[in-house]
Amino acid sequence: MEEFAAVSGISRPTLSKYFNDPESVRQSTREKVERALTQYDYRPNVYAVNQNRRTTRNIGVVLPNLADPFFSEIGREVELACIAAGYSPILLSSHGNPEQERRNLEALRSLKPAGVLLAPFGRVSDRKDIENFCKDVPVVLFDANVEGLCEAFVGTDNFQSVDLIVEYLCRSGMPPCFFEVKSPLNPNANKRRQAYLTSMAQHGVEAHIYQAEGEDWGFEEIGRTEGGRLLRGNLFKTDTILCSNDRLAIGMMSAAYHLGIRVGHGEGAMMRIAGHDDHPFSRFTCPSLTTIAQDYAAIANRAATTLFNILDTGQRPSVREETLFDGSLVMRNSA
Amino acid sequence: MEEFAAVSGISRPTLSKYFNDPESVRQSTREKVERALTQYDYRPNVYAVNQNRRTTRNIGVVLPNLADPFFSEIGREVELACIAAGYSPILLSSHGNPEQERRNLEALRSLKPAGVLLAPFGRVSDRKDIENFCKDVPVVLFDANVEGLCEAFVGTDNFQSVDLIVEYLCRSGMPPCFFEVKSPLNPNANKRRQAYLTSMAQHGVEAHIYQAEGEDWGFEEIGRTEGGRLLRGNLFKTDTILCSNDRLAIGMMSAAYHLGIRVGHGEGAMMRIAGHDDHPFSRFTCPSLTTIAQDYAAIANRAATTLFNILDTGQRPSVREETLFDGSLVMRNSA
DNA sequence: ATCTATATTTTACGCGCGTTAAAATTTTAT
DNA sequence: ATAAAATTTTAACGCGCGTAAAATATAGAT
Repeated sequence: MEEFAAVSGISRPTLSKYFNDPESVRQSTREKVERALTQYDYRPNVYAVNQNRRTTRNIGVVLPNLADPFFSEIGREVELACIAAGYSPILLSSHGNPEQERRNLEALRSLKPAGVLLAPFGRVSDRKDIENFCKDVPVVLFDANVEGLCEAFVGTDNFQSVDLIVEYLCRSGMPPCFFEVKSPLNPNANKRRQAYLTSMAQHGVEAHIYQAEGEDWGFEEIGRTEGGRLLRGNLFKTDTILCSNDRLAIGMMSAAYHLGIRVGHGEGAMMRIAGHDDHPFSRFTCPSLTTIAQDYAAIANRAATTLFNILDTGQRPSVREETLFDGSLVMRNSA
Repeated sequence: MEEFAAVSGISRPTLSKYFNDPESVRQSTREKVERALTQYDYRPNVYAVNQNRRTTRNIGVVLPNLADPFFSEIGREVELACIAAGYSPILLSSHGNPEQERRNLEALRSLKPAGVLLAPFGRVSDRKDIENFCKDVPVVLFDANVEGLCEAFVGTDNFQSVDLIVEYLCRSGMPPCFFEVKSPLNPNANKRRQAYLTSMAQHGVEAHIYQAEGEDWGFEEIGRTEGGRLLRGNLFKTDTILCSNDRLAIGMMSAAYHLGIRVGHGEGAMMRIAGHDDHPFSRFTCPSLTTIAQDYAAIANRAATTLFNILDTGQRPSVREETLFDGSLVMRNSA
């Protein structure tokens, strides 16, 4: 930097100012720097910069599982939002493993990020780790809530979204059964079950919940084997199944196909299946899957801007803010 | 570190040695450090460390698109391999955008990674960027090759894999047509087309290639619309279609379903569809997709260990090594 | 031309750690 | 017990940059 200062005819501290914020120096100076920059291709040493800065411009983005397209999509949105705001996103996937989430937060600690966007597993047992982490770094949660923790939460209003699809299903045919995994990690799954019960009660129809054994994150497989078992045994009380998420629905539809059960709402259809999340693959199932679309972009952007606001003002909000976006009904052919 | 040295009763330079390599200090010393570590929870400042080290322990992992499950899977394998070898992976997705790939390499430059694992788009236009980057940092390519560039390449032997499935299809029914996108970014697509032609010639049957217009990365949509158009018009010369990748096949099978065309090799089946890659969803299509499985784990691990070897020996290999793994046939119900 | 507010330069210190060389200490082998 | 080898300590420098304070230069307004 010393050398570059010499050849560019600018003093080192001013250069330092320029690299921190090009707008903070006089235009004529900025032009001089940028002219020199095209010739000498100097770039500040990230490590030296971050060592001396009070705070880095890094933002940690922690996702539970990149293999799930939902998270890779929302991760992408979040990354782009960070870049647009001049931050450097650091993407960490926990690979479906809560222990890895803990390790990721630990790793982030060393990187001294300005803030973190966290889509947590939401397991009760991880609460303490997250709580501790939040003390040191401003964190905005998204997708999955951990009650009362961190600065804010942004997600989908499961009560609204589930009610929307339950209402549609009741209006257009038999009231839906509810299919889910037995002890889900994800708090959204619990919310959706509750929402289903509430909504069914409001419509004055009987609720039927079916819970499958199985390991988390293997949703399609669970949907196919366990869902298939229920279909084969003709164990569902109605001909309409609302799955807790699309991946379960995808598995169940695969099972239905191989059992020769025709799914849909048209001629000759024997049953209806609906999902939740508008998984990228949902439009390509056979038949295409009726589901609830979460507003990926809105959630990602709101989470990001919420964090940026905290970072800009430099003070954590006095009240913990929860923002819930509405889901929208995506009517396709399966229900 | 000074303070921690005081309380742990170890001198600072020795501590420094310990954190660089715990094995490099006497066992009694190591135990003393680790005992103190449980009490005082000190951790070295990453930025200060990386500023002074000759080389960081970071490894850049650049993927073309995390939204594609193939890459998120292989990225996961690579990440775990890095961690196991004591490196810190830095995952960067180019979001399907070659320009972003360039930016990612640029960003990596500042992070001074010890090495980079790159799954490139493989566009000719990006060749120069990659070539320049390779001069500064050891790079191992995987998945997609860029002829003659970087230290090594690890991927799947498309000629072997395509021949395998062509042979199976010819043996078990009509010889396959080949369906792909018109001007694919990915060099594997070109290899597969060539492999198809070679293999068909060897079997003494006529080759038929169908190329769809459409934007890259929207494979399912292309498969459905363009593949559907061809199906509707009954334009394929045989009843068997080999798709250049599973995502095209998934789209085409969706189209076939909605057209009432029964796919498979059993009773009443009207046509066969096969894919390539063993996409995670392939087993859940209707019917389940016959395809070629690439050995994700082997490719990821070989690419990683190849890079580690270069880093350990400190010298780049004299000859550029290309490692191709065999694909394996996954027989399901679609063909 | 003069003044004032703003921007830049000069000078100097410190961040947290890697690294080195020489001296002191401990361990191992004889 | 003693010499040799291995390890640790002491002391000191440097990495590349942020930042603060004081001195100086510049720009716009009067």
